[in-house]
Formats: sequence, structure tokens, C-alpha cells
Amino acid sequence: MTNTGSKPETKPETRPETRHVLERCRNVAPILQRVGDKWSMLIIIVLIDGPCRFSVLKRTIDGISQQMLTRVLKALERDGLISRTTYPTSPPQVEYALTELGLSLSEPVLRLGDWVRDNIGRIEASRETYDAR
Amino acid sequence: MTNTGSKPETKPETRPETRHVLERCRNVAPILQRVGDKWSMLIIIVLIDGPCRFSVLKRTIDGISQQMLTRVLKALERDGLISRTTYPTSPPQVEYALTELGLSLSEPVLRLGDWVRDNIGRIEASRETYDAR
DNA sequence: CAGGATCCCAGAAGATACTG
DNA sequence: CAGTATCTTCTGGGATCCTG
Repeated sequence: MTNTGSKPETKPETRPETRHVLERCRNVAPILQRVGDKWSMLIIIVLIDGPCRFSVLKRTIDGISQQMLTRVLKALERDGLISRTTYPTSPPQVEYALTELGLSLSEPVLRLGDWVRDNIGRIEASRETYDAR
Repeated sequence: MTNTGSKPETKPETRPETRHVLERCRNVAPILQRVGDKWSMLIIIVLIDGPCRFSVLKRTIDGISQQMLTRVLKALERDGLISRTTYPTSPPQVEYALTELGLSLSEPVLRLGDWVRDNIGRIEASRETYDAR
């Protein structure tokens, strides 16, 4: 809501103190982006229930292309968040699973998910009133 | 690490149970994307310390263009995460601040930030060994 | 000072077809 | 089955110039 007040109270400095916090959070942004893409979190969430094969992942995560699934799985593996195990059967089977690291990440991420679940209504309401002008 | 095991143990079903969790998380992904862009979280983090004017934000968040700052601020305002207050002075001043909603969001996000701070080393190590082949 | 309006680009996302 | 290869589309991010 764009209000119109009367007296500014902020100090117009550059806030050097905040700078330090920012430096610390500089690293956070890239990770947030990695995890904040369209599919990564969904994959991780599925894998929380246990290891999963490629085709099952593809069927479970509705709408993802094998292309994107491959890419995201690779990126997650590179970051050490999931592991990849190949079974030399015929036809070949590949099983993906969360690593310990990936599992530990899922915790704060699920918290964020809870927040969204609890507040998405407010967000959407805000959007409507905002768009209404 | 791409291992090679010997016997697959996963059930090849479609996992309908997981489906329900996924449905719940479908809404999470878009919000994660909103917050997971390059600047949103940095802006929110700065605003945790208190209201802030446009120019101060721009100076504090190093590297952001006024264009992007404007865009992201608008998006955050639309979602009800920050408020915008205009002071009709000359020259005009505009002050941005976290709303209650935005503040509550900052909590789970900072937890995620803590996780990153604690584990970024492992991630980078994993990347190196992965890229080394 | 705080933006709006344009133009531009690299890389992300996706569709499709092919392969060990 | 689990990918790779290719092509096209889309969009996040940025540079630049202009204005109340």
C-alpha cells in the first residue's frame, strides 16, 4: 500500500553496519537461486521419501521434461545434494537419493515451505488489492 | 559421486503418496522463485535493520541498477512484503520498510541463510571434486 | 531524488528427435 | 531406460536516456 506520510525519519547514511550483514548474505543469494529454480525443490521433496529412479521422478513431478530433469539432477549432484547410483542391468537403472547434505538442506527449506503455506493467502490478497488500482 | 551399485531396491511405482506432498509444494515453488531471484533477499535483509530510502538502498546493495531496484521493490510491495511511503518534500523522498508479513518471512529465510553459511564449504568442495573428472 | 520508458542480451527453460 | 544433441522460445538482468 503506497501511503503518504509527512516526516521522514530515516537517516540517509549508507549504513556501513548493514554492509557486513550483506557481505555474509552475498553467498546466500546464489544458493537461493540454485534452490529457487522451478524444479530443484520439488525433486528434493520427492527424494525425502526415499531413493527414486529417473523414470519415477519424471512421472511423479508432473510437467517436467526429461531434459530439465537431467539438467537439474546433474546440478544437484554436482553440489553434493543428491547421489547417483547406476545399476548395470538391462535396461539400465539409475537411482537418485538425497545425501546427508541434501537432507539437512531440506529442513530449512521445508520451513520456508510451511511459511508459504501459511501466508500465501495474504500474499495473494495483497496482489489483488495492488492490482485493483 | 556417481557410484555403481549392484541391486536396485526402489519400488518402481509412481508414488501416489508423494503426490500429495507435491501438490502442497506446487505453490511453494513460485514463491521460492520470487524470493530466490538475485536481489529480493538482499533488499529484505537490508530492511530488517529499519526503513530505508531508495538512494540508500541503491548505495547499500552494491551492483544493483536503479532499474532492477525499482522492479524488485515494486514486486515486493505488490506481494505485501514491504511498504512504500512517499514524503512530498522537495526533492521527493520515498521510504521503504518491511511489513509484518515481510518480517515474518525474513525468519525462515535467515535460517536458510544460516544453513548456507554453515554448508557452503561442503558444496564448493563437492563441486570441485565433481568438476575434477 | 526517485523513478519511467526503451532497447538489448545471455542464459534459462522447453519441445522434439535420436542413441547406448 | 536414461539419457544426449539440437533448436527455439522466453525472461531475468542490465545500460542508457528522460522526467516530475
